[in-house]
Amino acid sequence: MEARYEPRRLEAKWQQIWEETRLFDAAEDPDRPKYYVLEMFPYPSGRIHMGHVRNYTIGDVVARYKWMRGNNVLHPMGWDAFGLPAENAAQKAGIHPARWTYDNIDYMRGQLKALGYSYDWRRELATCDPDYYRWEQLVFLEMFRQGLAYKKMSPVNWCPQCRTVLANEQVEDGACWRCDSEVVLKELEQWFFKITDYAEELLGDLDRLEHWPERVITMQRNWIGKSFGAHIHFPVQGEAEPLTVFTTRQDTLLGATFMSLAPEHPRALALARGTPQEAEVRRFVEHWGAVNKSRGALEDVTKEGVFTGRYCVNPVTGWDLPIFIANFVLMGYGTGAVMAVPAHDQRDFEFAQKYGQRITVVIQPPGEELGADILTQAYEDEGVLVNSGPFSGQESAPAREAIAAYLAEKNLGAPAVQYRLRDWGISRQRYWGAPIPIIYCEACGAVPVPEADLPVVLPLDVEIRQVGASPLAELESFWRTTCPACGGPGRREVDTMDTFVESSWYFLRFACPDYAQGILDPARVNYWSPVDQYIGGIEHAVLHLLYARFFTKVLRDLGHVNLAEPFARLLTQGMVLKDGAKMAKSKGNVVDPSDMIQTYGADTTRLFLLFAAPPERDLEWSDQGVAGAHRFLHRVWSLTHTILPDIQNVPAYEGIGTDFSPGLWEFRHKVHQTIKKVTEDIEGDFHFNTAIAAAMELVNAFYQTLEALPREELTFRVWREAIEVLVKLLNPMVPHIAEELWQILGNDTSLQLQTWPAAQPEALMESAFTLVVQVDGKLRGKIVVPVSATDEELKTWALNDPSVQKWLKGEPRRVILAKRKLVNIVT
RNA sequence: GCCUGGGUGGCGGAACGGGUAGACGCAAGGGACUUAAAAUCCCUCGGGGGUUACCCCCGUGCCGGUUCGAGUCCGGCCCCAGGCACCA
Repeated sequence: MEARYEPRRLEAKWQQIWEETRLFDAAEDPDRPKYYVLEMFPYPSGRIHMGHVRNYTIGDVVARYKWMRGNNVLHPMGWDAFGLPAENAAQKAGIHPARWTYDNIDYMRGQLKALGYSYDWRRELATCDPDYYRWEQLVFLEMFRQGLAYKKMSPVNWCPQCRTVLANEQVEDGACWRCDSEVVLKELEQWFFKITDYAEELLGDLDRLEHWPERVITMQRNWIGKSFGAHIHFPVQGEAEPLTVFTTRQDTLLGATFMSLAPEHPRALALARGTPQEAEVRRFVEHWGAVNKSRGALEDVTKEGVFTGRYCVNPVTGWDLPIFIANFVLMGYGTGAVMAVPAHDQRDFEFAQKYGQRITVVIQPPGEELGADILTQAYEDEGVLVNSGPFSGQESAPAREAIAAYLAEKNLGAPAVQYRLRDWGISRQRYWGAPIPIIYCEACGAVPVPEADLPVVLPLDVEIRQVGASPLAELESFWRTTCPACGGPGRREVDTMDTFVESSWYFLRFACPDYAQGILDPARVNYWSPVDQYIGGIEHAVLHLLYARFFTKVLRDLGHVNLAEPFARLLTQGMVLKDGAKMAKSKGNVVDPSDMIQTYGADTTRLFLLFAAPPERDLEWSDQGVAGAHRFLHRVWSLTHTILPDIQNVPAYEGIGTDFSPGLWEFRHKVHQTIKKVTEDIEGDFHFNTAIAAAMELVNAFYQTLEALPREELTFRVWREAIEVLVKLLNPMVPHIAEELWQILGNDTSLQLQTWPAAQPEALMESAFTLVVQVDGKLRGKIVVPVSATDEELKTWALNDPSVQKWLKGEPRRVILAKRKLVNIVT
């Protein structure tokens, strides 16, 4: 009597066994190669969504596979637990952020356990736990000591109505997302991490990340934005101090006809002082200086400017260049001043036309003759220099070198490198985050909290009421303290750290989450790191993955880890879509993983997510596809029970099958081909979809074989071998049913402890193959031939095949044999 | 505008360095079993055509090229998704 496949009962059973036997606890072991697989940890938002399930299932397959391959696997899970939604929930529902967060963690942990993931739960950590962020505070202090953490004035998004700073994500079309009032830029003192110190290494090491997706590398490269060019000093008439610009096109220097400054340029107002333009300049600067330039709203804004009444001098041509303030010049890039070359920069061209400025062509495209009078737009490509004195006739690239050298020699400038990357502002005027461990003192300034006083614990006895603002500033018991340096009155920093700080190093802490003597336990972190395989969404391509790389290098330089790059391999999995759109509550297309587990079980849910698309591609959810996955598991279940009486008391076949009937040999051949295929698909680029397809083919072949093969002991022994192979191959993907079937087959140790099957070379060998015959590249016939045939025999048989002969027109001109697989006859 | 991906049946997707296009699954149609349904099993399943146990023509976004042979390589376009974007 066949037992029913009851996923819920059987999954609960195995989850309990794995937990009770501590099967997935990881420990350092010098005798086995370590393998650290990690999925990006979740924010405890309330419930696991299908995107999480996809992410963690991919990681779990990798972990369980590597395990069976003999690796010492580390596979941890934790919670990125600080963040704004907790505060919002607190205001809305009156629950304390800590309570809300920990309740969510408890619930979501249960959901993850119901999916049967192979985590070492002893290592679970939550970043809002003082035992975690105390070490983060220590990292901050060490960075502060090295000058890598510093404070400076910086513009932030400020809502005057709510009287709080807003994150970029909370500004919608320049207005506060809550009260819809206009957001202004406000200068505030903010803490920064000096990521720009690492710009060069972060850029250079991208070349070493061979197993990262190309697009992530490209995105990071663009984000860092390294440009080669020159600084050029333009003397200002009547002033000692020149204006310095950065340009990548110093080859166009002799075509510079005016100068543009950013509205926020420190000398903008000073230059206009005393000129007739002063009032107009002041109005312009006030207007445009207040507009937030960091966001997209400026795209459609027309180019505007105002003349300052002052001139500077083109250091090579000696021309007087009027100095403008222009709304399109960015203070945050380069020097905030640009030389305007209207003939060769579209922005400058438009500006020059509007304000009647001179246009001089200094670059000629090949085979064309440009003139200032006929230009309808700027020519921005490279070419040959003209009207450029001694540099005329040179190509752009060598001219850039020559002009930079000339400038350096005359002390008029120097070659320069410019990065787009800016320092990382980490101050958040928020409550639910890690406190920044600094005390302000009238006498001593910003003083680090002594290491012995860590952690600076985030107080829980606060009332969350004011919209969005941190309550820490109002909590005197928190901020009132004494200066650690002089003992005088002190005031704690009330800002908290950006939550991206926590996720910048959690993967290292997983190696030693219980370590109480410091940030990282050197022995353990150096054993486990780097993460061999990191898996997560593409949305973190720049921010998290760049910060994590930065932090790893900082921690290396601080002596905590012996590592330059944290993630050896990166897999960015695609989104889970339903009806063509990302699952979202607002769209009403959410499928709840817990419902799927209830209806079909964790194994079916996992199997569908692995089978429906390759991991890096978006996946379209299909209820019918899930049913199909379930049907396959049923087939495997029934197959095992069908053959069970026959194979119960026979050992698995172990020979090389030379004395087999053709049918039996063919079946065993399929078994070993499947081993090869599944192994290669997983090893290659995690092509689980085709690995599962191969397993399905094996099951189909198995069913066909049940009737076809003679019912004798040899058959049963091969069946036994085949079913054991099948169950092992399926284990990483659908571990519960695999374990259950393994037990039903009479084994009493966990399937997870078995070694991965190896394809037997003898069983992979072919005695015959299908020769494809083409005539003039068109398929005309197929012949089954023995592998022992010679090349000449293959050609002869192809030519003599009846279905081929009718296409031949006399003597063929050529006969091509390709890879002993295909013959093409050219007539 | 720039940078990544990607365009293959009704659908999700296969096809290792150029060599049988459509594996595997879903949906659909037909059949078996059943009093009936569900479940299960079997067959068909890119389009068109024919002399229909077989065979032919067309077919991987579009146009051209290389090659005995192109989904795959080269050149030129078109469309979709994502990222960056007044970066001098």
